[in-house]
Amino acid sequence: MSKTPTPSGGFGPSIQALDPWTPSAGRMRQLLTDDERARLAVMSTIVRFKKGEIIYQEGDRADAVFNLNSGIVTTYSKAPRGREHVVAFLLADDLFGLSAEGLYTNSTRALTAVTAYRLPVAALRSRLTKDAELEFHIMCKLCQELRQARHHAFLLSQRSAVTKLAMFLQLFEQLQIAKGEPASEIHLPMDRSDIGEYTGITLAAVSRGFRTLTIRGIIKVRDRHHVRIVDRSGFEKITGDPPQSPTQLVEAGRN
Amino acid sequence: MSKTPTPSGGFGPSIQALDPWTPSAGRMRQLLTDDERARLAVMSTIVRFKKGEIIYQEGDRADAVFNLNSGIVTTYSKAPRGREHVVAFLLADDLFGLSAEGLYTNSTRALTAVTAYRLPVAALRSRLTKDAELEFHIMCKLCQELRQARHHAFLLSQRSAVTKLAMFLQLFEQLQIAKGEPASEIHLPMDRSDIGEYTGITLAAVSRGFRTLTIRGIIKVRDRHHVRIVDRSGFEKITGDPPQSPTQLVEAGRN
DNA sequence: GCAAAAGTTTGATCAGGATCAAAGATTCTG
DNA sequence: CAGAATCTTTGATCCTGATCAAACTTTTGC
Repeated sequence: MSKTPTPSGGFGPSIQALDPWTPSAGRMRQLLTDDERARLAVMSTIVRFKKGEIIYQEGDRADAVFNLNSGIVTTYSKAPRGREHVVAFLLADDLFGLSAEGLYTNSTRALTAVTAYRLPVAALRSRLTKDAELEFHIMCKLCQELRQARHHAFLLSQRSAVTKLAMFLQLFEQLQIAKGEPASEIHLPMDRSDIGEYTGITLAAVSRGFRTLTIRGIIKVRDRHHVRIVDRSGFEKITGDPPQSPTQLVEAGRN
Repeated sequence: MSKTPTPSGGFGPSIQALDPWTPSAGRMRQLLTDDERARLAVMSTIVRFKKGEIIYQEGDRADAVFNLNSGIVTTYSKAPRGREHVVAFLLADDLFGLSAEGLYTNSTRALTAVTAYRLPVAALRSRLTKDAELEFHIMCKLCQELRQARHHAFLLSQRSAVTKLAMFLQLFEQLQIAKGEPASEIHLPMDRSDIGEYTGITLAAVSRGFRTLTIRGIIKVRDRHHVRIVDRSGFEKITGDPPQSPTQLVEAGRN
C-alpha cells in the first residue's frame, strides 16, 4: 500500500461531474465491445444457477465478478425486521460482484434459471491494468449505475404506493425498450414480493396497487408477469413524467 | 492512457464488481492528491455563492464542473406536486456538476455561503485524456458515489420516519468523523425541510421525529443545528446498525 | 395429475404520517 | 434594535398503507 487513491467519503456525492460517460443510444445495455467481451470470456468460466439459487452472499470473500448471460438476478441486502431490500434487478449483459474490502457488499439470487460468466477478480484486474479502453467502458458503467441508483432513490422518495408502482413499471418498460424488445407489454419476471422489496412497499400494497391501476383503466394485467399500459397519459400523470428521452451519448470523449 | 489501475466490475444494472476503490481510512474526503488538485486548480477560477443562491439548474448547459472549497451545497431535483427531492448534501472537497447529454442532471443550491473552484469541462476532459492517475481517482469517486446513492435508497426504503431520521443522523455523524472533526455532537447545517426532502418525510414529521428521539432519551438537541446522541445502544437499535466500520482501502492497486 | 408448496388477492383493523393550519422561535435587514 | 421574513414546533383530522389473517390461484414435485 503506497500512495493510495484516496477517496472521499463525503456524503455527498462527490463526483457529480463530468459528462461524456453516457452510453450511446444504440448500445444502452452493452457497454463493452464484442471484442472486449471476447477477451474477457477466455479468462472466465460459465456457471449456471437454478431459479432461487443464491449466487453469493453479502460478506462472502469476493474473488470473482460475473457477467450475466441469460436469466434474471436480483441483488439485495438485509434490512431490519427480517425484511430484504432489493438493490437492483440484473438483466443479460449486466456485470455484478461489487465488493469493498474484498467482501461482496450485497447478496445475489437467481430469479430465474441463470447462466453467467464467472471472471476471477485477479484476471480482470490484470487485464484492466493494460486496457485503458476497457477501463473507460467500466467507468461508463459506473456512471450508469449511479444514475440508476439515484433513480431508485427518487422512486423510493415518492409518497404514494401507486406512484412508486407506476414508476417501477416505467423503469421496466424502458429497460425492455433499451434491450430492443417489443414494448407493447411489460414483462415482469420477478414476483410481487420482489417488487415490494424494490419499491419499499408491502406485498399486499403491491397487489392493491395493481388493482387500483387496473380499475382506473391505466393498465391491464394479462397474468402475473405481463402488464400493458392502456392509458398512457393517465400513466404519465401518475409518474409525473412527460416524455423523457433515453440517455444518449453526446460527446465521444476519448481517443 | 497507459497503465491503469484496478477497478472493479459493474453492475446493476451493471457494475457491481471489483473492489479496490475504497477510500483509505486516513483521507476519506480527498480523492485527489494535492498534486492533482494543483494541476486542476490552474485551469479553474474561484467562484462564490451566497447562502440560498442557485449554482445551476437541471437542464442548464453543463459547461463546468465544480470542486467545493468551503460551505455546504445541496443537489436536488424537482418532484411531483411541487416538492423537491434532495439527492445529496455536498461538503468541502466534493466534486459536482454531473451531466448527461451536455445538460446538468440536477440543480444545486448553496446552503451556506460557498466558495468553489469552477473547472471548465473541456479543460478537465483534455486533462483526463492524458492523466491515468487522475482518471483512476475519479473512478474511485464514482464508486464512492454509487455506495452513497445506494445507502440513500436503503434509507428511503425504511418504513418508519424515526428510523429514517436516525439513519440520517448516523450518516452525518460518519461524515463528520471522516472529515476528522470531533464527533461528540453532530452538526446539521441544513434546515428541517432539507432533511425532510432527503429522508422522504415531511417537515412536520422531521420535527416530530426529533422530539420522539429526544423524549425517548436517545438524542439531545442543543439547537437547530446541533444534536448529540446520548443513548448509543438505543440509537443503534433504531438504525439496525451494530458497529459498522468505516470503509477502508484494502488493496492499493496502483504503484 | 394431484397434493403440496408457493405466490396472490382480498378483507378488516389500526397506526403512523400527510395535510392543513396556527402559534412560537430565530435570524435577517434596514 | 425593531419589524419582517423565515424556520420550527405543535395541534387536529383524515387517509393511506402496514399488519394480521384467510381464501384463492398457480406452480412444482412426485
